Amino acid sequence: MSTKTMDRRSARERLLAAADELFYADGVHTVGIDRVIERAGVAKATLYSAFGSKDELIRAYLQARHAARRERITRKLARYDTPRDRLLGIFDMLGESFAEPGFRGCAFVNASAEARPGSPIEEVSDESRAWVRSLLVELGQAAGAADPERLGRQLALLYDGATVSARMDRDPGAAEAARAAAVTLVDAACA
Amino acid sequence: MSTKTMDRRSARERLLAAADELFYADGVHTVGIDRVIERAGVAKATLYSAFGSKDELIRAYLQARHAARRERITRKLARYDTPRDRLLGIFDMLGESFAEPGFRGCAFVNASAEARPGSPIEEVSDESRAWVRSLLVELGQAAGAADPERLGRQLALLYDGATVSARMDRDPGAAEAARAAAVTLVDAACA
DNA sequence: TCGACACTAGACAGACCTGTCTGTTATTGT
DNA sequence: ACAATAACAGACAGGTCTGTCTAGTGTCGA
Repeated sequence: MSTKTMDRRSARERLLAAADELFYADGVHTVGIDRVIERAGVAKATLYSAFGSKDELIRAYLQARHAARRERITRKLARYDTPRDRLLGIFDMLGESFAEPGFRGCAFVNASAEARPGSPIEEVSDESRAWVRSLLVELGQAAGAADPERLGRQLALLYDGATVSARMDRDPGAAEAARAAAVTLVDAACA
Repeated sequence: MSTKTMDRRSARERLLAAADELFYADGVHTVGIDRVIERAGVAKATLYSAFGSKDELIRAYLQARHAARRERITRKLARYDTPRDRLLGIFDMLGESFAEPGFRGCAFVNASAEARPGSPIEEVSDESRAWVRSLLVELGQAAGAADPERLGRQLALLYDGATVSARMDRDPGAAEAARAAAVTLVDAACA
């Protein structure tokens, strides 16, 4: 791969990293272009040549978040033996991320709060949420639930609810509460 | 009561009504002062004499939302006979509000998405969330749960999760899923 | 009738936003 | 060596935001 491409990627990556930190910490709406390029150490023209607009930078930021979560989850789940452990492991991972220093809730929920319908934010959010939901349904099926769709959906509610509570109540313990509820729901669904 | 006071209240109320519609529909950050005063049919100076700042208008908007929800719930719950029905009735109410035309999720979650720590938004959110949570705990206790704190907390997760899902997935059916999960959790807690 | 008061319309300041454009520097492939 | 490319710094345009201020209008009680 040619050097120009390498340079471009490097600038792109620095921009994406800066956007990730700032957008997640302070919100996509509050954070302006100037702060992003300053943190990335990049000229404004570079940002616009790489992403075209702030909206597309936001899209790229959310897509990267989605990809990172997907990879983190799939890698972690491979370590568990039973489907049931995999299901509950998701809530353990939730607890770990709640305890991280810069935790500020779900990037998609936050970005969607003031997004107009049809925006890139909505598109990526839909994609990401559909992935989580179908993962939970598949795991519910593998765990032997009588109605995997129903169980997966209920667990998705706990997943979202725990994330909201951890952020709004500043209480990482929401993960354990969600995990405990998940145990009850899984046991009831697999009875 | 004197006429000046009446006029003042009238202007205040029109402002609050306008703020409620616009802030909830489009977000407290996106909606500017000019749109609010235009919708209220009020001069800008009137807004600033009544509320002092946009932040305080936002606080008043959220406080009104909290008061309205509290009243709506308490009034509705009085109709049920058993604590268990009251607990589940909350999720029925959730379903009703999800189905309303202008539903856009939880006003507190949306407003908090890009709010800085220590803002009025956070204060009112904390207050409102604490009320819902303690209500669920009390109902859990009345329903005979072995560990009401635990049950109430789990139900709060479902409450939040359903609201997030109804908004993000544009799916009012999240309420029924949450209600079904609540039945399982309540039964398990009262066994 | 008069003074107090709340309201109105709208200009204005000062800051910030996105996005474009100019001109310069450094690096790269040929 | 040279042309092309990419990135740089930063000015600029055009818009929006909050909040203040001026000046005029109407209403009410004394």
